[in-house]
Amino acid sequence: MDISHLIDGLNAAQREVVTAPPGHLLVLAGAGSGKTRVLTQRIAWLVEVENVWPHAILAVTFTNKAAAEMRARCERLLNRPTQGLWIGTFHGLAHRLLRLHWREAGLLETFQIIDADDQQRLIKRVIADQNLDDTRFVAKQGTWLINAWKDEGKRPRDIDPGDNPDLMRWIDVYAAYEATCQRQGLVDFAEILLRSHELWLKQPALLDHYRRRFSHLLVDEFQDTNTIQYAWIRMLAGASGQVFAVGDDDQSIYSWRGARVANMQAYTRDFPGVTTIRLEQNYRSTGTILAAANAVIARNSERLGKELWTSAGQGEPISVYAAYNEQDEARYVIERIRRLVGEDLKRSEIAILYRANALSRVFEEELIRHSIAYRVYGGLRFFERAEIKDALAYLRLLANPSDDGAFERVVATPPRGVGDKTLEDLRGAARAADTSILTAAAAALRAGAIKGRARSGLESLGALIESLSPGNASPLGASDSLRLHERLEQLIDRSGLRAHYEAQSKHDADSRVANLDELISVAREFVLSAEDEAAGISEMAAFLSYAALEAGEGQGEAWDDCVQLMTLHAAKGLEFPCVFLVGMEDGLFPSQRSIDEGGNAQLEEERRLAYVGITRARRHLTLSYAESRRMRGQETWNRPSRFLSELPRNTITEVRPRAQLSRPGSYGARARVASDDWGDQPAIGLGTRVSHAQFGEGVITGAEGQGSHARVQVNFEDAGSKWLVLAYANLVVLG
DNA sequence: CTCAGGCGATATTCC
DNA sequence: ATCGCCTGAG
Repeated sequence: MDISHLIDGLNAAQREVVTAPPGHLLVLAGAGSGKTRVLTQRIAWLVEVENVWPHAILAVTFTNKAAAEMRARCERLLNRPTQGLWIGTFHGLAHRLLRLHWREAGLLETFQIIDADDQQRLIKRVIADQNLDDTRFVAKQGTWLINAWKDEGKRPRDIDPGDNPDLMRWIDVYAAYEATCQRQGLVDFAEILLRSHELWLKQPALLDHYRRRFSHLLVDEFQDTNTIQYAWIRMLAGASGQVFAVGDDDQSIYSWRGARVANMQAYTRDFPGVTTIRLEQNYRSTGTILAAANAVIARNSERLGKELWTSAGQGEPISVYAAYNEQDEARYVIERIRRLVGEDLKRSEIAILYRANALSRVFEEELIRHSIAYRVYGGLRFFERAEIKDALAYLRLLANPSDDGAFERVVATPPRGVGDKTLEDLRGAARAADTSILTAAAAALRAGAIKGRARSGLESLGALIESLSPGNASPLGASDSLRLHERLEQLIDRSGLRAHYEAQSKHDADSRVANLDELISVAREFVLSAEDEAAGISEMAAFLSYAALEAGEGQGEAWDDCVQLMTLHAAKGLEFPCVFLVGMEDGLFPSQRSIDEGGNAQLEEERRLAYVGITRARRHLTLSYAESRRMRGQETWNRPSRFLSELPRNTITEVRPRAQLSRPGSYGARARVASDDWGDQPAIGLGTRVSHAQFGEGVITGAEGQGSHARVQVNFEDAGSKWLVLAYANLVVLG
């Protein structure tokens, strides 16, 4: 057999990984070291050389994007459809298990996935139902707590509150939330994993079946697994399953959702005879970019140890641009993009990366102004938009009438004369009769307990649902024969949802209506996967699950060649010839939270994020920051990110160089104030009293930079300490 | 009782 | 800029 296509072009370490003999393997793969390639070629090796059935392989990753990529590469490599090969995200695969074995998992057949937003709403409801003080028991905090417990694999009974009364209450909330979800057939993200783990725990026969089937498990991004995911893998592997784990501790950026780098060490301890192989040769970036990345990450203390190297040339230096404000930053970045596109680069080869989604806006505006096609990943995703969730709530209610959250959403939009009071009564009735609100509403109508506008509103809603429910041959038309998108369209039109959004004749109304149309066309294009069909999952249920799990990634695929905008988190695993890392300011990146609290651990995670960002770039890398930025409607002055000062001096070039600083190469160092550099200004120095139009009077406590970039720190009597750009601040020197 | 408009407080990162 | 809460009109 010709196996050359599986190993040609691999370096020694990569080859060792791909061709490793049976057994457990831990691959410490640095950024750009060919991790995905090695993973997919290993799968091909197993199938073609070791004669492992594709059926016996399960490969798991964290993002849908990565899963799709892996599947595509496998198909290309094996040159056939990857039938029976399970590739997906943890959540996607666990969800499939729950659909297949809903009964054994103790779920309703019609169970639905709720997103983080729905979850928080529901927890808020539970807190209210328990008559807890919602200023002390905040839904957001409760959501966080419950998710953290679930990520740790804990049920309410597993948690020891000690003598902490608040914690005891929270555990009650958790238990009540759990009961509510159970009754309504709802499953949140963390529950998907926990439930499928418990499914195996409680059904040894089932576990045995899957252990027999999946003899080979491959786990990507192992450093991001949390406790329950690790337990899931460990359980499925059992004594005989072979585990192939790929990870990079330097790219662990998900500790906030329970990821434990320690799982990498645990793996070598819990599984016998794990072979560890390091991939340290980088094939992606220039020597300069790598040197910068290495220097930054070297400042972290907790590392397994790994240093990337490349045989490629040094390449060009990293650009650092100091913008006056966020508009200036966007203008500069887009101008550079225009020039690059004018030369040889495709738009899709350029990425703008940022720490928080809110930063994308200025760049979008500037891209629009210059008619440059772009695509924003993440942020408010398609299926998370209010109008889309409204429309889907109707569908959810059809799929699962006991989904009270869907009912409440449906009944409120468009307004139909059913308000708080009526709803509160219905909730009480539903609780008393231990039914869904929908059922309680029907009963209340029959009993004549509801009058007036509320009555007619509920009656027409009931009629709509009745006539469009699948399985109900409606007199108004054969509802059963409706296709998914037709059913959805009827719901949107006949419920008045479309009219409701059309009537909101504000500027954004048409985009909302257009989104509803887009949703209908997404439903039209939706195809039930072969696996789902085999599992007996209905088209409607599959579509709703898809909406929850994918949340709208893959939208806008039609535009191939567009500039990519995304957060640093979303960029992990991707690479671009040209990367702009924007918003490099203390308080933004690293985030204010990580600076204020958490000591070093949080700051180190931010630094890993910086490492991830830098290593996304192949050839061109530009970092930028704004001296002032409008945030939450307020002008703020942040200092350049401390990560900038961690870049070796010889790797960067300042696009608009500042005049010499007191400590060369060190951002944020305070320059001596030299009055003659400030032109016409009278002498200002440390300790000078000044007055500012907005902030009032204060004293200069610091200064840095010179010329047009000179900034001073002023401690204002009322407004506190601020950094101001001297050229704009119009400070008046006082006596 | 319902609902819209004004007001104040509030923001990471994602399956 | 957006969300949730409060108020007053219908």
